[in-house]
Amino acid sequence: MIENSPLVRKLGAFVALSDSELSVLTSLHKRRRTFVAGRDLVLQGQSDQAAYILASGWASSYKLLEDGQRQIVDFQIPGDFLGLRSVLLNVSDHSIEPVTDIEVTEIHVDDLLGAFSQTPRLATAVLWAASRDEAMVVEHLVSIGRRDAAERMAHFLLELGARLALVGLGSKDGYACPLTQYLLADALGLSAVHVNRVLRQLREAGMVTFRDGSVVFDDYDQLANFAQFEPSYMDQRGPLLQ
Amino acid sequence: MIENSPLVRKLGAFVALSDSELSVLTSLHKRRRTFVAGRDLVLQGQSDQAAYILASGWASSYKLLEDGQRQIVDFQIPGDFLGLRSVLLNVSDHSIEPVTDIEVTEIHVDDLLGAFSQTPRLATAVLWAASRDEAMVVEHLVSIGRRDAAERMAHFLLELGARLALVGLGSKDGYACPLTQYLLADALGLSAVHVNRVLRQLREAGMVTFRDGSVVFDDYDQLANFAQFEPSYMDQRGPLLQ
DNA sequence: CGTCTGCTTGAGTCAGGTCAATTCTCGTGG
DNA sequence: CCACGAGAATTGACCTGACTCAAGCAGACG
Repeated sequence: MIENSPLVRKLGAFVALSDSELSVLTSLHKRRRTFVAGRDLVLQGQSDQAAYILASGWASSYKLLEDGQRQIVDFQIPGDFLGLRSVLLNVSDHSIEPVTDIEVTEIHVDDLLGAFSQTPRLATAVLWAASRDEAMVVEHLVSIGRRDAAERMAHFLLELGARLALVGLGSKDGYACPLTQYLLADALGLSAVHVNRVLRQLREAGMVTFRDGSVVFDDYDQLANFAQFEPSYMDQRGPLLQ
Repeated sequence: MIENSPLVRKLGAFVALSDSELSVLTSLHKRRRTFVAGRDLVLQGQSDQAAYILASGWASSYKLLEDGQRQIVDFQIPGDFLGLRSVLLNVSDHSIEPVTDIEVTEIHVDDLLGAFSQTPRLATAVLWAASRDEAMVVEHLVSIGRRDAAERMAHFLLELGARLALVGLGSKDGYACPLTQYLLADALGLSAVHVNRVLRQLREAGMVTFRDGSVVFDDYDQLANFAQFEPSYMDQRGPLLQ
């Protein structure tokens, strides 16, 4: 069923898509591809890349500094775009590495831009999706700039949970999480050692347990309160554009 | 001259605009408004806002935490959008405060989305502009996550200089800068006291002087090298879409 | 079985924060 | 013209959250 593709579900939350728009959207889904964990899809500085939509698995977008430090900007979960910004800017400002083995569908820029002129509402929907991604990056920025390590970790685990819940991969009880403590460190701007200490602290406080590839919310409300988690920036409440 | 409006110049860098597209774009420019420094235009959580294009002056976008801490996400300079994300998401995830007295032109969402259906290439251009803004936020995130205070400050002053140079308000010699050390602190995730110390350090190293409302690059190359400043993510090299 | 990747914990250090005091405008009212 | 107060910049003394270095452990895999 085409209507169940992650992209359709995502864009449909903003724009009520007509049959003809759906079929244009469907025609975008080109080749299905798979990539193995750890081998980069896109490298910082490359141009003329394709964009992808993540069908299964997790990926990470990151930037490397010259001195070898790494900052992970965001993780992508099923339904998310990979490399959309890279194609629009023509040159990628970041690298993308699969965290697990992943399946994606490839989209060519020309097709995407062509689709915009046939069905302008699609352009609006994509612009909305991009804004939503940007809001997530902004919240991440605030976390790193102004929250201490424990709050930052708590907020991050909650946000990831909320995103996964939207695509049916998590709940307020917890979720399966393939990230290592090293990946958490690079995402949160901490050292791996400190990530470990903070996780222990949150676990001993009875709020979350991160262990063996799964996140368990031991006390969701207390955790949300501790992290000042305000998920309004990721709300989806029905198509805004009829 | 309409062709000289900051928005037209900005979008024209990505999409070669036809006369009819230009006239649609022009029709978007509604009421001209002014706001005084320090009084917020948009507050976190508000909905049904208008978007604006900044014509003169500087503004800041920030988020407040419940405990009163503030993180400035970005500063806007002439030609930049204000609150575009807020209208697309329908509810603002951040507040906007003018740093100086500012002049803006108001744009109504309905008009903007309507314009997309008449001239889809405009939608592509706006999507491109949004991607460029996002790339800036991402670079800011990397700075806060992985650079120490001095590198962060150096990188920030260089990026601002490059942005100002694009709209004719700065050069490699320096630029007029209305920011206070408190604003810098909230933008860089530092304390105001430490901002002061870092500025002194950079000044005494002969790289930049931040003083009396102006930034002077005493040794641009040394500073760029010190900050690992790689401005490729903000390059503009001619219309990509003919 | 040895090696590798990921997790855990302790000890010591330091970048950047907090608190506090001082100076320097500059606008405002007497 | 001068006293005053508010905002901004500056500097010192001290403290602490997070880092680095180092060591040890456990499961996975060839």
